[in-house]
Parts: sequence; C-alpha cells; structure tokens
Amino acid sequence: MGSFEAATKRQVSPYNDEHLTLDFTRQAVALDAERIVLTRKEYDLLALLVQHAGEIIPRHALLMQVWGYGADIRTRTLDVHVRRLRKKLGGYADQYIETIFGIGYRFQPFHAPRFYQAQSVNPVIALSA
Amino acid sequence: MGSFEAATKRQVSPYNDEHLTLDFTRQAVALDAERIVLTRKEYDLLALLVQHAGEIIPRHALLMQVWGYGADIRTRTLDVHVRRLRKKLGGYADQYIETIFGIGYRFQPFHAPRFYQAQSVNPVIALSA
DNA sequence: GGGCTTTTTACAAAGTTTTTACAAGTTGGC
DNA sequence: GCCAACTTGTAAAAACTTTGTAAAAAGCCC
Repeated sequence: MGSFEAATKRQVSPYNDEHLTLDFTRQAVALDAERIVLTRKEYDLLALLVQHAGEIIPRHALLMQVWGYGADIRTRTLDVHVRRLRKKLGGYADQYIETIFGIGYRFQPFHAPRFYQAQSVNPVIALSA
Repeated sequence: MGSFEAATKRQVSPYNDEHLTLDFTRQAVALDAERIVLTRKEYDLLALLVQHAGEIIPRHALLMQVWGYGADIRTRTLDVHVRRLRKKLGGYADQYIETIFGIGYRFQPFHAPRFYQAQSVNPVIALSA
C-alpha cells in the first residue's frame, strides 16, 4: 500500500531496462548507454515516477513529494517539468511517461511491442457456444 | 496508492466474470483480458452498476450517486454515458447493461448461453401471440 | 553580472462531459 | 391493432476541463 514517502524509503538498487538506467545512489541517468544530464527537479520527478513504475501517481502527490506543495496550489510547473523530462528521454518518452488524464502520470518500464499477444488469453471461452 | 479511490466507500475485492474484470482499487477494467480505457464518469457509472450486479438501479439513483444531481434535474447525460459504456463493452454490452424501461438500468454478470436453449431460437416469444 | 534552473504566463491543443435535437422504441387506453 | 404520450437511443455540437508548449520572468549561485 505504499504511500509516496519517497524521502524515507528511497530505493537503492538501480533501475534498468532495455534503454533506460537510473542509479539512485549516484543520481545518474543513462539512455541507451548514453549518460543524460538532468536538473535536480527533473531527476527527483523521474526518480519518483520510476520508483513507482506501473503505478499512477496523481498530480497532487507529485507536487507534494517533489515540490512540497500542498493540495490547493495552482501551478503548471509539473507539466513543464514533465515536458522537459520527456524531451530528454527522446523517442521513448511517451512510452515511458504516460499521462493519465485528470489524474496524473505513470512511468512504464520499456516494453517492446508484442505481436503475438493479440490472440485470446482466455481458454474458458472455448467451453461456451 | 490509496490516494484516490472513488469518492464513496466502495467494494474493494475485484469483480470478475468470463469476459469482464473490474479492479476497484486500481480503477482498471479489462474485457477479455484486454484492458479498456474508461473516462472517470464512465468508470464511476460502471463501477456503481457492477457493485449492484443483478439489481435494478433507478435513473435518479444513478444521477444522484455518480453526478450528485438532485431529483428534479432534466438531463440526458446518463443515457449518453450508458451508450458510450456499452460501446466500449463491445458485443457483450447488451447482455451486461440492461435497460429497465421507465425505471433505470441493471448490470447482469455474464452468463454463457446453454446448449439446449439454442435449438429453438426464441421459445419465449413462441408462447405469446 | 552571467549562466543556469525553476516558475509563471498566456495561449493552443487535446480530452471529457453535457446539451441539443431528433429518431426509435415502449406502454396503456381506446 | 392503433394512436398518443412518454421514455430511451443516438449523433453531433457546444461547453467545459485538463494538459502541452513556448517564451518571458524570477530565483540562484558562483
């Protein structure tokens, strides 16, 4: 049931997928073995998203964790940072950082498109009809 | 997690039948193992119906619960949402979301057709007339 | 001050919800 | 059975909300 207490329990073992690497102890990020330079806020934002890979993180949670903003602050700085982060993530950006409309964002580990999976994963159907 | 489960206290254990899955904690819906994307209102509406599977829910109750509308508001937004929901539920739509004329709607868990019924296509109608 | 990062501003674009207007379906009285 | 009144279905437009983007302004730190 993790809340986003990133500050206390930061993951230490590095994140790593086909294209992206995050070394949390060194705060270093690499894309396709090429190191990319992030500013502090960009890194914090990415780290938080990556540490909750697969989970939707609501805007207010991001603003809370990364900026310390309380609930009712109106700002577009999160969007701007997401945009710059995406820019630096190059062509994979939209695969990595997903916008969940009306809620927030979600980081998804890189996953090459699968061609075969379209079939039915649902053997039960065979029994009907 | 936990930051944004639907406004009212809701069932937490997932719904699941032959074709449809609802994960109430993640607000995620899948049809035949394929994830389907619903807008918030669509999800709220479906969730409410599913949580009362088998029960008729009157229009005014749906408008109350999902929209917060009071008794005397005239709107067709419920119908429009039902329509879009049905569209996203594909071929099973009419089996799942039933219209109760003059009252409201009812969600029915999927029930595969049985073999012996298939013979005479429409026994019930045969009895009338 | 100069270079960098962060935030704001102001608008554009995209997404969602509601309304509108009418078609189609249902029901009950005749 | 047929009609009138009413309910629901549907498509498209309008209204509204959220997110994306570029550029300027404001902070920082040496």
